[in-house]
Amino acid sequence: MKAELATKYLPFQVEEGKYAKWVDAGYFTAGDLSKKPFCIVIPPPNVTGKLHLGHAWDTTLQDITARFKRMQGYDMLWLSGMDHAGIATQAKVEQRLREDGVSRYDLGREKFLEKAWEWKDEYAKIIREQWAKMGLSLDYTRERFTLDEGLSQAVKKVFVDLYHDGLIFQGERIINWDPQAKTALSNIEVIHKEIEGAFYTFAFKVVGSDEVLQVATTRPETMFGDVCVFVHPEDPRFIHLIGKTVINPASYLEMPILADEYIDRAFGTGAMKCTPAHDPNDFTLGEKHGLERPICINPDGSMNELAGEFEGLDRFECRKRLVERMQKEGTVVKIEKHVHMVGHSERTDVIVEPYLSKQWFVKMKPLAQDVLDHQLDEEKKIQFFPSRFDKTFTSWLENIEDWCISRQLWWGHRIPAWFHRETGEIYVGLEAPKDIENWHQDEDVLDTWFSSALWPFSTLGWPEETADFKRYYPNDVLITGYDIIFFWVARMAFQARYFTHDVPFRHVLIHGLIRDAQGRKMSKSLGNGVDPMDVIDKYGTDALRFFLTTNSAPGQDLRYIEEKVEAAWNFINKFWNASRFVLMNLPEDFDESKVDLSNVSIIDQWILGKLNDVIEHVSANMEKYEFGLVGNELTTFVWDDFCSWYIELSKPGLNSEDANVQKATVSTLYVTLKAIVKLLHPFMPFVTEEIYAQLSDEACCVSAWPTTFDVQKVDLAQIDQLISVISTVRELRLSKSIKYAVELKGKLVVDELAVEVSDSIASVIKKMVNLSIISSIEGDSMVLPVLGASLVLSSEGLVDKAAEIEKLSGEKKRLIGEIERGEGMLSNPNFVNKAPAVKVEGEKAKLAEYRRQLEIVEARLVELA
RNA sequence: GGAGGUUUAGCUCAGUUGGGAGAGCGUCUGCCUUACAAGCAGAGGGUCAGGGGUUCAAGUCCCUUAACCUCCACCA
Repeated sequence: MKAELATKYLPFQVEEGKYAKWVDAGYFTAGDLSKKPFCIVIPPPNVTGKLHLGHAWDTTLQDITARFKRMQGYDMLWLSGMDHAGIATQAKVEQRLREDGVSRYDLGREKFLEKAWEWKDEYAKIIREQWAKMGLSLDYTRERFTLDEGLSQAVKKVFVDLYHDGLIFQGERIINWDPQAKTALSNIEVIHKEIEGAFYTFAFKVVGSDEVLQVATTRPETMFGDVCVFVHPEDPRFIHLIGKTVINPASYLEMPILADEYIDRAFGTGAMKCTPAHDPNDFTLGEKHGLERPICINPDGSMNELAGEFEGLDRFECRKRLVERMQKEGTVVKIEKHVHMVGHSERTDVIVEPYLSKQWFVKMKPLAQDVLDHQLDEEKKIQFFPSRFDKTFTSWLENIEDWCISRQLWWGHRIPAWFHRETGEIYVGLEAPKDIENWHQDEDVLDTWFSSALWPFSTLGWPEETADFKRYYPNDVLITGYDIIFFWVARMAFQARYFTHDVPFRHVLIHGLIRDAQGRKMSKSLGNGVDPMDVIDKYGTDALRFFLTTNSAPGQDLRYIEEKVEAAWNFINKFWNASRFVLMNLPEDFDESKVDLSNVSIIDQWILGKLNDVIEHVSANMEKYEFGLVGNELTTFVWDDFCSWYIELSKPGLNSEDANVQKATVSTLYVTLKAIVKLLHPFMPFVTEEIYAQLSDEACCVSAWPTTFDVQKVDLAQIDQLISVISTVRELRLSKSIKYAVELKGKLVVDELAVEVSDSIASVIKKMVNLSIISSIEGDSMVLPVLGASLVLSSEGLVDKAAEIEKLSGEKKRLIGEIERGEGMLSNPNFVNKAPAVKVEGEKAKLAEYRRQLEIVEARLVELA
């Protein structure tokens, strides 16, 4: 059953063919009704391009959870899927068309959508290949796409219901307009960046007077849309001007001076121009005062006819030329540098124009409030890991504004609203009106996040009461980055509450952002992105996965540092070779049925006891998504306890002539390795599957998660002592003082051992430090303290007494320090009375041990003096 | 203007209910020991950002200061 393993861990060899086998065997297909369900839906990647390291991280965290739960015996559904990513994908498709010299308008809506679907198919294929490379245990039989038939039905139903419930409405408001994509955006699709602009102060001539009213603005081009100037009603500087008119120095139009308490007298000149169609505050003021709302900018960002001579110019070119003209005309008072926050489109990065436009909105307050109310229930609320993100989530919902959901795009869910050609009547419904020739459907599509918001339930068949929906909803955990808590998590929460009267998921595990080695965000413009596929080519999937998931704490950002991926490879190589050692020492026909732990030695019990602790800790930390802690514990256990100690300590047992001893040792090696393989499996599925094949006939990915072994709890003092002896000797061999004594004589006496030195331990010591234990030493000898005992060594041929004195003096100093510390604590009545008894007893025992060791050291120093 | 995060060894970061500071990489020393030289055995290296408080006991809890980072916010 055993095959020869290469002496080195070679990822490609190991990964080859495994994924297809898993998928073909149906291991990732959910539906075993005899088990308890556990469900994760993948945050659907955009079909805009390939997956990056951030995706690799995000999906590996999910895969770890999925594989862990599957091994725990759950009917694990990790649902796969992708997002049509409206504006982002449309931009990509348009760019590709542009390269061929075609615009979307040349093609027309239908043809364009064909191209977009082609694009989608192309990238979906790439994404699936990348998922396969990553080893993700996704259920492809249930894969969904946000624009597929079923999800489109769900989207329609949600829109129609919200409309009829008065929670979706059409309104004319100032929205964020992207002049490049020529579409409206929601508030959170606008990124505010600090820009060094200018604060222009202009002179507005007061009609019928010599007076001039100074008015400041950061956007002079909007003056063509000005309708008045506002001052504060009680501002003594301007009170006499209220009711008069001024000449707009841009348009030369006469406009009134009005008063409103909204005006901040201390800001700027105290007088504010009002452009209701191009500024949200001005819009509000305009509504209050019943003002006109002239629009002076075209949808593409150029100026319209209101700008007169500047018509057709880009808004910023107009700004420049207008100011130049006014400078000539002497109406510019001053231009100051001004650093302020300017909104940019998340997708196109162009400066967003606040723009008066008729759009569809979701009325957010009531929807958000329901989520907030529900979050007050500690039992039923959505639990965030780490919990601090709960605050991010709720504070956004508390300050929420209406959500602009219509987009002037083609790629997306078309809004199920029709307008009557003659009456203008609005019809909103799942189906088109019957007399369709009299109606035309709204041209716009919905914000891509509108469909994503339904993802946890729409993918399971909702609004139908499907078996999957009933079984797997709510989802158990959502795993995603903190950057989309607003975009996605919050919106899933309120749609789920409203339509399913439940939470969409019970837990949310939040991770951070991946950064480059310098801590910068990975971005296309910086060119510092790392392709996960390149990393896999170099180090293998398992190393990448282990690096990604064990090198940070939950919610923290992660720097990509190649050396750490290498370190992960090193660890896997170590594990690989430990496995080789075990496999090389297993009898030909050994399997689970031959395991016999009835005669285990104290050394075997020691590792099994440690393993039990590890199984307990790891299982508990996996439930808490503390994968970093799990990684640390497994690394230490595998590398230090298992490889460095147990494997070495097991060698005498393996070579023992006593068949029972040998069998116990082999059994211990087998069960320990098997447990390690399983514990590591969620992190490194490929290499563990490879090794597991040598240990068992079943597949590791569907094997049972390890439980603790029923081993006798023994006093492990002897092993601790053994480790202390070996460590002490190892250290001495390298020290100048007694190097010769040890190496030349090769003799060692251990006395005062708490437990009898067994033959096996004696042989271990012989093996590991090449020293024999004998009952006594003839000739000169020296004594050193070890844990709970003294180490007596031959000192014949000692070459450097001064060095030994120096060494022991250092030791003496350390021990005295420890004793003082212990005495200090134990003489403090507060400590003795208030600290737990276990703690106090522990301190007493340590103090006694230090005192004992100090005696030995002092005695030797006297001898040397 | 709000909110959150970070500050621990030369570098990158852990540190799960408060009970003697850890890992990886790097550095230094000695080893090709028959699982592994991408390894093994050792060593050195930190007043846990500063200050104050609670406690028998603080990297850990509270307050405060500083630096850096991120998110949110309509000041013309």
